[in-house]
Amino acid sequence: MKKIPLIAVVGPTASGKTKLAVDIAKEFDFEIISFDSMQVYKEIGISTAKPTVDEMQGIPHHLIDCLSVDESFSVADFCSLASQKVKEIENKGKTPLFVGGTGLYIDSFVNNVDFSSPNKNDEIREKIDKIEQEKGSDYLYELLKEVDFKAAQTVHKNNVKRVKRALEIFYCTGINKTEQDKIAIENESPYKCLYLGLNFKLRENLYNRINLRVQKMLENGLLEEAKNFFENKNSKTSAQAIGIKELKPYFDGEKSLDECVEKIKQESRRYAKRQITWFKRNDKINWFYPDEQDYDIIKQECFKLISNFLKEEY
RNA sequence: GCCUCUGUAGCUCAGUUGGUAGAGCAGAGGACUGAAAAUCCUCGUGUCGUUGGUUCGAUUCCGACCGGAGGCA
Repeated sequence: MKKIPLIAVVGPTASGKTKLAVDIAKEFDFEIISFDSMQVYKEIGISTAKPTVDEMQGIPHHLIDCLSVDESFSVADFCSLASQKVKEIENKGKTPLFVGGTGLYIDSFVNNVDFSSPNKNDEIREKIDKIEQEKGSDYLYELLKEVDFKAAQTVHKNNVKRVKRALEIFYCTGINKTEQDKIAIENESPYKCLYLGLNFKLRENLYNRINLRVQKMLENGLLEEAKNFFENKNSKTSAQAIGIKELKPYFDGEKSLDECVEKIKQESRRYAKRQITWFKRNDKINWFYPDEQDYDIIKQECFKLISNFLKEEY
């Protein structure tokens, strides 16, 4: 079976993915699909460093601004939307170019992880929460050991969120997480992906960019965006956005603006580190380092890789 | 000028009744399949301000000096 070619530009926050992606899209007439768990939300554009209309340069961008902050979102939602978008773009005879920083999303999609199993259920979640309140999270872990010993070995006892999720899977379907995970990756992926990664040789260089960017966000109206956010309803998903939640103590009069801004910078740096950790283990990524190589050279290298990748298909 | 307090990890500080030291935060590394910008795990050698003295042995006691804070003139 001939596989559908995808290109993905990956990397930590503030590494310059947006610009590279638009340059690539212009060169090859691609359409961009964002894989970013927060840029899907319409109301938060500054904090999520969404590309501006100017930056998009007329290139169609998908899965940005498609939800309201009171709607929840998940990997499963992402994969289903993304596969629709890929089909649409394919039908136009174009190639989809994925850009973003949510590693889980892009990997799940590219590897064709199957989310069709009905193993998410709010009522069961509530029941599990209740057990936690009554008997404690250690008890939940004991339950997991009985139901799925292997998962209990992988998931740390303190990672209650994951312990709960593993239990939820079992209680919803009668199939435990270990089995479910196997089933979910049984179907061979119809996609073939060329990964282009941006990172910095010196962590400090990345961190400087992040700090500067947060400063820019403030100039661009971050405070107002946050204020509006807190005045409206929001979902569990959107409430996690870095750049918003850190400002809550400021609006509540508990901390100074400076303290909160420092917190945003710090959380962004930590986030970048987690992203790097995630992407590092993917050995298919072709890495480029803007603090070591000239941007134009990186761009040309990417163009070359893409041309060769697209030729392979035919 | 005098008096008091203080100087220990990048920061804030514990501590050693004299046997060369440990927390929190910061930071680093890692995990990750329906909240992932989330959640979780692992990691602490530093001239104990400098310099003399007492002592088998001083970061700990004593003195001097240097830096910081406060008080009195």
